[in-house]
Amino acid sequence: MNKRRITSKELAKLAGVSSATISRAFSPDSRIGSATRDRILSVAREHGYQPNAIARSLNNQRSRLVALVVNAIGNPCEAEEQQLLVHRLQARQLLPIILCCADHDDRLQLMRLASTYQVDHVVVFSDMVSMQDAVDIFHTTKPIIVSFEPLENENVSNIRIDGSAAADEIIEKIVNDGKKRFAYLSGTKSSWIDKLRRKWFADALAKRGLTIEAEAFGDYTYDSGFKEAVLLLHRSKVDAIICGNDVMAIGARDAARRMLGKNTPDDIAIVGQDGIAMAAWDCNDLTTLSLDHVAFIDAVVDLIERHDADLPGPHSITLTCNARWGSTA
Amino acid sequence: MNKRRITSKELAKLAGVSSATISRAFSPDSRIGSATRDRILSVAREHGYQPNAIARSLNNQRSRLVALVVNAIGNPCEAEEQQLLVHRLQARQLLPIILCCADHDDRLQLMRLASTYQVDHVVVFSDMVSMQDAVDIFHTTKPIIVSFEPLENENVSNIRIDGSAAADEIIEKIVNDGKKRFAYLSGTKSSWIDKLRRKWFADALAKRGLTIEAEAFGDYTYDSGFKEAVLLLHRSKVDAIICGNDVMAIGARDAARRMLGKNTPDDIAIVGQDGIAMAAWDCNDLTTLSLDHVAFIDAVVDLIERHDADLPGPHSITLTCNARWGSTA
DNA sequence: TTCATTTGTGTAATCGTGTACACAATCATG
DNA sequence: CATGATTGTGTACACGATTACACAAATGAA
Repeated sequence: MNKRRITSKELAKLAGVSSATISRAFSPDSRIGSATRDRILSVAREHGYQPNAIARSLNNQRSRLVALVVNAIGNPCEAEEQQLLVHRLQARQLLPIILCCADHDDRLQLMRLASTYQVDHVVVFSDMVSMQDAVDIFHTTKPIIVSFEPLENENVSNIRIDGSAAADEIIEKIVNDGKKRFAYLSGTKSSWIDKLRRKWFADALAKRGLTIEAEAFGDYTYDSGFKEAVLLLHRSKVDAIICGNDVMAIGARDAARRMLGKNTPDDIAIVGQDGIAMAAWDCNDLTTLSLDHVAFIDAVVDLIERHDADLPGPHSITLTCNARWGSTA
Repeated sequence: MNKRRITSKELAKLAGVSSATISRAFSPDSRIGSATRDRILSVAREHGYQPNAIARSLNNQRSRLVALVVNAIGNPCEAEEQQLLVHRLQARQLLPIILCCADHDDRLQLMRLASTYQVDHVVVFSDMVSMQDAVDIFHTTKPIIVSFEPLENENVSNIRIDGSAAADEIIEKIVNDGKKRFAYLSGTKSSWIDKLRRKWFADALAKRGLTIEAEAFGDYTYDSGFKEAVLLLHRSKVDAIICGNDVMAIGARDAARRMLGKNTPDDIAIVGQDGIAMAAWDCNDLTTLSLDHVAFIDAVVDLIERHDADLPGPHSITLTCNARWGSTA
């Protein structure tokens, strides 16, 4: 118990070979007698030997670590993607290091710390870090950076999201239902992705001679959705609220119902964004502009694999969103 | 762009010193002239130099990596703890590696992979890995293992949870409300923690001459809560369901309301466990046996810090749960 | 002035692998 | 049998940092 880990040199002595041969026993494609390999593997199992990944990484210049830059872990709007990606990485023997930057005072310092671990790849989910910062910090370690935010740079692969058609569909339906006065409840004040999403809906409204009449800013949480919706509905007579994500939409729906006695979809239409599993629960049944999470993560993994194999190829993939219909709009 | 990272030896040449001095400039408590240090740090900044953490770990025998063994990332019943812990670790310059074992075919192999990275600590949230397996795999790297599951071992610290008093309180209230026939909806068939939780409620019922009349097994998800509740309510006339976690409780509540027209708390009482934020949302308002997440993570961090500083001390901490009242029971 | 102590720096070994190179043994081919 | 290719193994160095040790210079005390 608690004994130090055995090294390849020690195991070499035990097996009567050199440490180089130990290393070869653990490398699938190396010149080694199969009898020797079997013997070494057996002795290794007996003594609980496993090659030290830290030493290997130093030698290899390849750590098999992947930095995942996320806003928060618990936040459902990212959680499903995170889960899928981690699963896929693990299947490829890649280990994810989570950088949770929403609550960290100095996100840049956190990213610098991770970059000293020579991560092979970086995936930026968060819209709270500027892509230029990410590139500046990680470019010396030459990882690929997969991000939402478009940035022309040889080290960055982009995944672009297009929800304009789905937004148009949703607005079409709501307007047909007789709603005329729209509010937009943003998730953040500064995020570019929030602005992009807002534009999809603003364009769809403009096409029909309508505008966003009222606006509010939350922080992607239920509580902020609830609170901002109350304020919004008190200061303006809107009959539809487009929310920055599903969780805020649920908050807004509860606020409308509880604080103002307005029910969806008759009194007010409420739309979410993301298409998280919870949105489809019977108690929520949200109409939402949804992204196919599997397709999204497929794209991320595709970019990572291409980079791993040093293949050239398109560094940008565009995904389109779909409308997912519930009873709130 | 994309250039290789500069090494300490190269920086040494640029600054006209030896690589040992470079190292000293980055170690807070080492003998080095302040003028030299300032010059080195300035040249380092200029060339984007940062010490290579992989090489440092190899030399130090200390990786500053922490393995977090979890069931799933998105699952709300753990997500809040995960988020808190990651936050606290990052503040201590420790980087978390997530091992997501719910969907991994071979959890043990995944843990073995992580153990080759010489993690300093291991925190096991998941009840899907046996503690003995974790000890066997990680003991060679001598990390501390923090886990729910009690296991007497010098390498394992335990956090024990006691919800018996809170369960008693909850049962008391439900029985006073006139309910008599209880069902228990488990999260898993095999998890020891599920059995422990079940026992709290079974004991509270026994004290009042009651038993668990019906039983079902889900998988901690909303859908399983919904489905199993439907089956349960069709095959037996229970008027209270205790669920293995909050998410399943929400599913069960929706099932009762939608499929059988039964409302809480009049027709049926429904109780969750965990006390996740979502349970308190207006649309859920769940009665739940809740754990103080902050206290829990405080305890984990306490154990980790004690181990980091090589301090002896109690290796076991017990936390008690509270009843959190909503309108479902 | 003289000697002991402190301060700042360089040299070289170390951490645990992977791998280029060398070399002996084996095998195939004519 | 001679020769060239292949196979299996050991030696030695590299990966990029940290650090024990040595030593010169600076400092202090008498």
